[in-house]
Amino acid sequence: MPVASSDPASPGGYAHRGRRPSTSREALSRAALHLFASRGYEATTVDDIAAAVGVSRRTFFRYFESKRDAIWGEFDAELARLETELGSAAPDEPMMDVLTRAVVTTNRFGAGELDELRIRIGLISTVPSLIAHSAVRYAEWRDVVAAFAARRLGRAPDDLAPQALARAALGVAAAAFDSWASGDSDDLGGAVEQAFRLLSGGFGDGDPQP
Amino acid sequence: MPVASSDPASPGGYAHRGRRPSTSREALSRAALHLFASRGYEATTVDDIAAAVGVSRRTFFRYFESKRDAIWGEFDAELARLETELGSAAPDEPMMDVLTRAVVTTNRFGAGELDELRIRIGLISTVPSLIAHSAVRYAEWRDVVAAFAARRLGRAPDDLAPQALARAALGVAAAAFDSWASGDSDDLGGAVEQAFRLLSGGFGDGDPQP
DNA sequence: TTCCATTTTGACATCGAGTGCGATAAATTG
DNA sequence: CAATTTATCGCACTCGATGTCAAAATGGAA
Repeated sequence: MPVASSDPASPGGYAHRGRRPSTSREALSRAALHLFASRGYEATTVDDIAAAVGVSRRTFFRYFESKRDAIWGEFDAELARLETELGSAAPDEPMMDVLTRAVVTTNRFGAGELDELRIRIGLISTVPSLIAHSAVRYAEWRDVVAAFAARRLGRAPDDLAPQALARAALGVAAAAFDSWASGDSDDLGGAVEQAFRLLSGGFGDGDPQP
Repeated sequence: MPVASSDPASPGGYAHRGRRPSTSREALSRAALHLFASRGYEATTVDDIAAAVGVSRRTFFRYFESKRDAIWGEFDAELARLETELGSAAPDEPMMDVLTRAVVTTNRFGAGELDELRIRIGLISTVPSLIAHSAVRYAEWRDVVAAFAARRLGRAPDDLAPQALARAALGVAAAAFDSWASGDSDDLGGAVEQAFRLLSGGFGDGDPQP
């Protein structure tokens, strides 16, 4: 029963003051994704999404800050996991190794999620308005990586080196995601690992494995 | 007389059909920049900008696709220069060397332009709405670099390696710009070079010069 | 049961970005 | 002067986003 947490009579759910929600973040997110995928992002209005789950436009904006945010699923949670992963690494493990492993492990998805993920990434990297918004979400990701790099390098988080590393890491990770999303491989982790190997190698030789 | 090209009686200017422009792209861009810097980006409306140069709101949108675009100065021209620079390099010069040099040389600015440039970059990397839009403009930059890398690596432009390199290069270049803009150094080129050295070195050692 | 506190939802108004369209103003050419 | 060309203007409209307030639904306490 993957209906998640919108069931009003949820089992084990304890007493609940006030009116019960008539929808959920997830229901709105899914409805939005499907509408975006079928009609196109720009052609879908917030009213359409709200109507698809039977709520008013205003209610949509109680669950999401903006129409764009509806496509970012559980990004906040993934970000928190990345932070934990980076924070709990052994201090003697090389910086780039830690980073690669952390990015790979925070991006494991079950087989059932891959189809939707592919659609999400496809939209995010294709629709101008979503490309634009991605920069804002990715900035949060960058900050986490920059903080980690700053600790490892003994610099301030907004010094050039940590910032350059964070942005470069974001770049190769995004390249891996896009490449995966536009192909038909199942191995997202493999693409991420390959991209980070290129980065660690300084893009030096035409052939990445010596 | 830095009033540029909006002078109706321009010397040597030859005959000119139709009504003369009552403003110019540059005048609008400057007015926008000053308003953004003083009142803030969000608090400045397109009407404000148009009014500042004595023109209607509708006319603003004849010169810029959007309010956000008003801050991107001569980006298109810089992009064309980057493309030329990358295309005309000696085929035996190492890829990363060519790239570094091209980025440095396409970002030389005269001393008179540095103050405005600092404000532009500060806004672009600070205001959420402009951070977002930067992704769209930077995507054009990435495409140019990816095409160059693809030629050098003998791959298609949207293969993982060229894409990863292009995005990583963009990342470190942006880090250099931000770092420069938030400091008080005059040496933008130096920052860019340092960032690319980190990238070429794979962020391997804590100390970038071996 | 009745009343209250809490929470979600909805209706309405408002603002600003962006677009389409047609009218008008100013300039050159003949 | 008329025809043509180009730039500007005004207006109406859509849509995303925000603020405000009233209404609906629910659990708990009196």
